Amino acid sequence: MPKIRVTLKTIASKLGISVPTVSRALKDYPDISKETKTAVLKLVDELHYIPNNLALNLRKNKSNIIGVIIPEVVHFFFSSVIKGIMQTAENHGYSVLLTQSQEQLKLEKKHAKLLFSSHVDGLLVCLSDETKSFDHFKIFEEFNIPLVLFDKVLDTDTISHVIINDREGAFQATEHLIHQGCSNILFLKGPKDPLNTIERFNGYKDALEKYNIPLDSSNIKSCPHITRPEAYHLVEKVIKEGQLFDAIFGVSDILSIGALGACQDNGIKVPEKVCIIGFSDSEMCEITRPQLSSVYQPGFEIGEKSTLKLIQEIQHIENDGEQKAEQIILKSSLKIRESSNRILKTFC
Amino acid sequence: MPKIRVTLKTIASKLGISVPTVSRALKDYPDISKETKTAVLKLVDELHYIPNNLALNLRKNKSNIIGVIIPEVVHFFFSSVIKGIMQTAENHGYSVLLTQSQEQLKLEKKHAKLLFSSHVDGLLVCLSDETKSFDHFKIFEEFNIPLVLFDKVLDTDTISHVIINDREGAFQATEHLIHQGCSNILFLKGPKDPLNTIERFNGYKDALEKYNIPLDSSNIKSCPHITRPEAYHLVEKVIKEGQLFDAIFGVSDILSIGALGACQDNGIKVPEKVCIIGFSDSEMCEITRPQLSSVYQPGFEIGEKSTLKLIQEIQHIENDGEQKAEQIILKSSLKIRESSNRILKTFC
DNA sequence: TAATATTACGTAATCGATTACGTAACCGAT
DNA sequence: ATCGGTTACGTAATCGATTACGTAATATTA
Repeated sequence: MPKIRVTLKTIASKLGISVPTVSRALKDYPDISKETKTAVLKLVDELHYIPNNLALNLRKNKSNIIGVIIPEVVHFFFSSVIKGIMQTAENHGYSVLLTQSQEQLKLEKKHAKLLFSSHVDGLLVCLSDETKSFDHFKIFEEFNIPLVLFDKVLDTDTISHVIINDREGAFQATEHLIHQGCSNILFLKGPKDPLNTIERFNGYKDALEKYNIPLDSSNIKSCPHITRPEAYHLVEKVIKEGQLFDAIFGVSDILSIGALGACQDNGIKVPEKVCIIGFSDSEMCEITRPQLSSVYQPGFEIGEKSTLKLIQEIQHIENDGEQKAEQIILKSSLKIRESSNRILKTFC
Repeated sequence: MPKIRVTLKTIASKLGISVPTVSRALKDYPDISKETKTAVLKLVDELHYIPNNLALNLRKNKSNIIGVIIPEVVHFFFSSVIKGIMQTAENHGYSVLLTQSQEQLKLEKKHAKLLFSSHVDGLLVCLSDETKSFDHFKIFEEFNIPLVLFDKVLDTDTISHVIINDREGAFQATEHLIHQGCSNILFLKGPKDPLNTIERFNGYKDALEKYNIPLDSSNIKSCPHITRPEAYHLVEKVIKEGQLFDAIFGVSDILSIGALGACQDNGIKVPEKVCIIGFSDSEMCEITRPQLSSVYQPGFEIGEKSTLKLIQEIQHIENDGEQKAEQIILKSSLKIRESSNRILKTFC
């Protein structure tokens, strides 16, 4: 036999007063007598009254919920982002309704609609690889529900977004490899479309250009699924075919780790013969032997900054303010470890 | 200038009919004329009417939201669980409100209350390490809101829970090490209280007993924070102090990986001199050299099964059925790789 | 003493949707 | 011509909380 939920009505009828009086007593309105207030507070405490958020949200047209659409949860980078989002949201009194697009536009659309109907106060989205337009987010704009994109975005100057400087990060990584004496650098890229893949490639090109190293298109290799075995087999094939290279830059740690394995299993010493660097600086980088150099991608910070921006926009709108889109670019930075460090003499 | 949300009222007044008529037209009630229905449907389509879930939830006293409290998001195992939860919830028309306890009882309590006031239809919880009682979940029981625990639970036969057979898994791992000829097995344990840590230790003991190997308490080492450096330094210290051992079983992959590093950096060959096995079978196991053997912990499946159980209980309650607690035990299994495999001759 | 001010509430509307119930208009049948 | 039945709606209540407004009862002042 489940208990019936305690509402203001419960308390009102127990005290023989009206519901609004109870409400006002709880909110300490000046026109409620002290006796009534203490009586209400006492009952509230005894009966463990907990306000019904659904009713509050309906009334106030505000849910204190932030909707999040992310492509994939099981991923070091994204889980860091989620943590950043949740921590920041919680600190500001917001809850997080989390959904997963699984890199599918169809699901992204579905979740956008669901989150809209759930009256989220704002939306944080990392676009799926399939997404090519913002059409399905138009309703949020129309109804003045703030939307902030992060990490994977499309070109826009009307929607705020938080990204990291992929181009700069990739540039630094490539330059670092060049400083190690490498000039024949394999570039392992991911799916072709996302802006950050493209930017990383641009950074790679920038560095080659700066040092007058011609771009060799046979050095550009594609791993569209971004899996370790994919990179492993690809690099192994390159080795077996006798293609020469002295460094590998993968757009994702997992690719570089696959590449590292292929080198090791084929007798190529890292970093002596080949320097390797990854992207993201995930946990795994410290686990490989040699440890993997990588471009640090501040996942937690992206989550944090996007959420802060979103909350700021929410509050701005509540105060009827006009809002202009802002682009926030976070810095990536190099984490140099053994896999690309020839100066720090290593082991094995 | 934000648009005003389209509600049933908008449509009703545009057509000069009443709100309930619009509602019934949309739900295809038989006592609404075809003309009215088509007119309503046409407007609904034109104005992009989207129902207000808040209002629906309030009316139906059902939110279609599942609350989740998890200790930590950035963790291979937990992110797999979350994925299992989200996928299953979505398939059954539920959304997921995710919160993080950060292993703090205080936050767990806070989130429980918040989720209750948000009228979640059910609650999935992985208890924090600090949690010693279910007191803060009593309200859910009282109001007949289903609660399902997973992974880290306390002893209970009134609350359904989904766990893996830690004892069996640890037994198999230890037995496997013994089969490799090891008899002096370091056991790296985590925080002392959680049931699964205890169970893993029991599995370890069971195996030793079966093979008549005396339990040497100096082989039991504690890594309460479960970090890689912790395990690294601990094992390094053991080596430097000259304590002998021929295998290491860590209750978490990250501990075993730390241990592996310590062995390698101190000239101890794995698996020739020391066999190592971990627990969870996270991504990282395939990345180390030698690759790390581990006890596979079905994260996705735990999420999936807990959610299914929860939804089943929710639906059961909606049909006024009585519900009895169920314990679901998932099987863990051995993933044997190079770090504990002396038969499959490895490298370097 | 009568007019006014203050105190401490209650009434009614509201948020958006649903649903039990009531009813006007029209039908055919007696 | 009146009755009963059907059709196609509208009215009112409801979910739980908030808030503008109204109003008795008492207190204060002219």
